[in-house]
Amino acid sequence: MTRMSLRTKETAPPSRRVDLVSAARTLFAEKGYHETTVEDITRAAGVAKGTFYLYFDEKRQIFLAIIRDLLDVIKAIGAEIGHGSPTEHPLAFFERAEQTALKLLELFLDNRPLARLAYRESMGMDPALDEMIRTFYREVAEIEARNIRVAQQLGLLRECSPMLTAYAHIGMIERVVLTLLDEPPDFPPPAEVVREVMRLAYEGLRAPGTPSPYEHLPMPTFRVQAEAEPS
Amino acid sequence: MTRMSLRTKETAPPSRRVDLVSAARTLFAEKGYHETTVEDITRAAGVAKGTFYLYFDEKRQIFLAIIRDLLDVIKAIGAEIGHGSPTEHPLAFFERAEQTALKLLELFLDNRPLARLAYRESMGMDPALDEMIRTFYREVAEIEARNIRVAQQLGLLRECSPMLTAYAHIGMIERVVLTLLDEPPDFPPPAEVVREVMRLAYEGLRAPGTPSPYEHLPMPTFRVQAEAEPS
Amino acid sequence: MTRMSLRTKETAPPSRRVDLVSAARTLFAEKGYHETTVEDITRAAGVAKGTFYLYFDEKRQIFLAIIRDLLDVIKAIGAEIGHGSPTEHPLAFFERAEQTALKLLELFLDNRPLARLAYRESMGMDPALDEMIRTFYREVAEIEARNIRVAQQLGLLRECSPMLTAYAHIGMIERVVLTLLDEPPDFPPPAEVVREVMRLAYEGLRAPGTPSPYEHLPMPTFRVQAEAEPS
Amino acid sequence: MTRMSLRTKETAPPSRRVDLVSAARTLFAEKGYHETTVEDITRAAGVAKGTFYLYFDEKRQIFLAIIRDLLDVIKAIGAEIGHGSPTEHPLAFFERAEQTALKLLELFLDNRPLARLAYRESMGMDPALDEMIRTFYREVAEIEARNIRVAQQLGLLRECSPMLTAYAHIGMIERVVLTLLDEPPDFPPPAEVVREVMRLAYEGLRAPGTPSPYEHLPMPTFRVQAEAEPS
DNA sequence: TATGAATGAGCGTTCATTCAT
DNA sequence: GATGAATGAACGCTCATTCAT
Repeated sequence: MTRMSLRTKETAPPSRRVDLVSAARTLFAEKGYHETTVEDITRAAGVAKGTFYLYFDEKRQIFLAIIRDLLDVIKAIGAEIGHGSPTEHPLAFFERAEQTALKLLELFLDNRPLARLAYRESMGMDPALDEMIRTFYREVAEIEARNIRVAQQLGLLRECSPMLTAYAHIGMIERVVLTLLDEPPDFPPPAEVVREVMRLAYEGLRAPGTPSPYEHLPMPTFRVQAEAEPS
Repeated sequence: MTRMSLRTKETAPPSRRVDLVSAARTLFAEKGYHETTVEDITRAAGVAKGTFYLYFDEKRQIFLAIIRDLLDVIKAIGAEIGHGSPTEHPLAFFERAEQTALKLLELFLDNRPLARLAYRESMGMDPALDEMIRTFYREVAEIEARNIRVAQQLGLLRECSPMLTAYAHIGMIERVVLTLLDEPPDFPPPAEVVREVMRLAYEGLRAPGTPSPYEHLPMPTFRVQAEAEPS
Repeated sequence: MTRMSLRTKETAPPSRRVDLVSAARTLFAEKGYHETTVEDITRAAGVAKGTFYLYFDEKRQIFLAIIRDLLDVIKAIGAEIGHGSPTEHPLAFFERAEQTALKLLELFLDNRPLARLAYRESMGMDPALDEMIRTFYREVAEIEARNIRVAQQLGLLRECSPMLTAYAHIGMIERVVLTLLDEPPDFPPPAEVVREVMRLAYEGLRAPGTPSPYEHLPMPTFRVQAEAEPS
Repeated sequence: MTRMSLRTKETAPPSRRVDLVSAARTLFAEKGYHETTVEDITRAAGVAKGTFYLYFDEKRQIFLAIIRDLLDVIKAIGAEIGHGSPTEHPLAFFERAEQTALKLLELFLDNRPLARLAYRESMGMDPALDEMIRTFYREVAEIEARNIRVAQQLGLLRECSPMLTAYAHIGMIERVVLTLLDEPPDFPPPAEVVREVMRLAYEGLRAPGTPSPYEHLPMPTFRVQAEAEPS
């Protein structure tokens, strides 16, 4: 119970609900939300059609539950990045970030259809879900922004807009992962991809010894969003 | 008359088909693909239901046309990045990249609902469309990869996997744009956002004078994808 | 309860499916297949539109069911012709054939609209149905061909091609019945019509004592179709 | 013009109308009436959609024209049977009937799809067409009934109900032809089939020297239908 | 005559949801 | 709780027919 208490509200294992969610996850991933009927789900779960409505008010709701579960898992992995102690070696931060990214990538690669599903259909279906997704991105971005601020304080990173940078970092990973997902990936093995992306994120592309084209340009220390707490 | 009919063919013909596409674009953007009925579209376009099927075989087809148009515009803008002459000042490259990114961002901001639509529903609807999107990303990535190679040859950029990097760059912009799209953007004005992202992409985050955490790690000069032309 | 539910299964179940078939039979007979909508049927059956698709996959299917039922009844009646014992008086055969034909005629006259329906629309609607009809004719013809062979062995009938003759006999009855069906029948009462047709079939028209115009012509004792059992 | 004046009313060769009818005949025969659209027809005829309605008021009408043409041809062939001179040798009658039947069979075999079409869809489509078909049968039956009466007066045939017998004869041929039409016909060649059927019709099946089962039964000299002219 | 774009009534079918048992 | 028969609104699509040019 401890381990899988990510459910929703029920604490006892309501076998039926779990069966339905599993069945739905598979079917949605295979055929998409609109192509999957409630009957498909109940049939796959081995229950009667009406049973579905004992556990969910609407078809949407089960989709929402599935996406919520997925986001929870991702968030949990993402959170690990911040688990460092303040006394650790500075470079340990990069190490941990890399480990996390790798774990995430593997999660997606292991659940391609589900990952695709989340991308394909989770937006625009339901205002509540939309908000959930936006919140998710914000939360992940906040985690990353916090990391960045810590690294800045350690003198590891230059000044920048942490939230903007965080979103950009998320996007980098996101697109690379998505590409890996459905393209016969001629890409290098995950571990190397991750390292390359990390390097890109934190190191940039500029050749060492080359003058920065940005150095002399005005880069205002803007304040972004709700991160306006007295830093 | 010949000339007239020629002009007619060019100015007047928009007529029905164009009306339908416009109406559909608006409706899809507002309510989404599944929530918009063919009748909604024809009503908004001021034509009879059957007229729709004079111009499109299926409902899907009009959606596809809309997305294709959008992608074409984006691709056109993206292509400008490569229009530089070989003799230009090295920094002109960064300048142009920035201009392009800014134009793109503005396109999206000016067409928020449409941009959202493309993101929300264009994947998973139709194999042909899926392929179109994938192709789109690949093409954009190839343009960027080419840019990167050029800059590498100019000694402006360090070595890396151009395609992987290109996808990462796309993702950065994508996610930032998407965030700008539907969040009450506390972000700085577009021009500054763009500059920040560009700097991030090409410059990285590492503080100057700080040792690179990647310097000493194995970064194999991998060959990615079909870009294996004899460099 | 067991016995009750058993009876229920036998008496009550007609319910929806039977209602639909009855309603459809009436409507198809009245207005034809294409002029009858699924909604017409469900309305007449007193159920909701969707209920139709609980019992039939397509509109066609209910038509097929109706025709199949009719053919079954006809086949059952037709089969009775062969129920004679080998020891019966030779003329009993003709007697029985006549009884059967009469029964058939009455079946059709009692169900004129349905009979017309079967004739009007059952061919060309569906390959499966087409095949069903062809098979039906073949089966009936085979029954009659068997009868003929038996009568030949008894010395009652001359030599001929049993299958060809069987089809001809079917046609005679068919056309006469069809004529009776929708013509203000100035024909004699069924019983006499049947006798006349039977006489025609087995006796021909030639005046007694008249030379046969065929006697001297080459009438090859052909073998028709698969009836090639060792005669 | 003389030869093909079977058209309808137009005397000049309205190329378009003929084109449409030809195209429709082919298409109806191939795909059936309901499966053929007006556009199919106009496309095949090489004219615009609207042109159809210059020559026909409705889709039905062209179908009707096609069937009418076919029935005319059949009737023309059928009429030949009566063309004998009163002084001819009695057996010449049978000879001619046989020739006619053969011609008819060949007409059908040469136009299988059209023949099938007429059978499949011509009934129940339109009251006018229904009546046309009924009239057709009646007319053909009347021709045959007249033949029978002549032969009776010549002493060639026994007494019977000419109209009833005529319908029965039509049915014999009809069913045999229809069977030949779509069954991989293991039947003998047309000429032999025709002879066998003719013999069946006029000679019956009873073995010579066998007592007639009908002889002693009451066979009232009934009066059928409109043939009640003072014989 | 001839065209073909436009029409719009109409139909078969689907499926989320309900509810009596 | 569990069932599954029943519902009915809704939708995509077809096609005979019209009519301005």
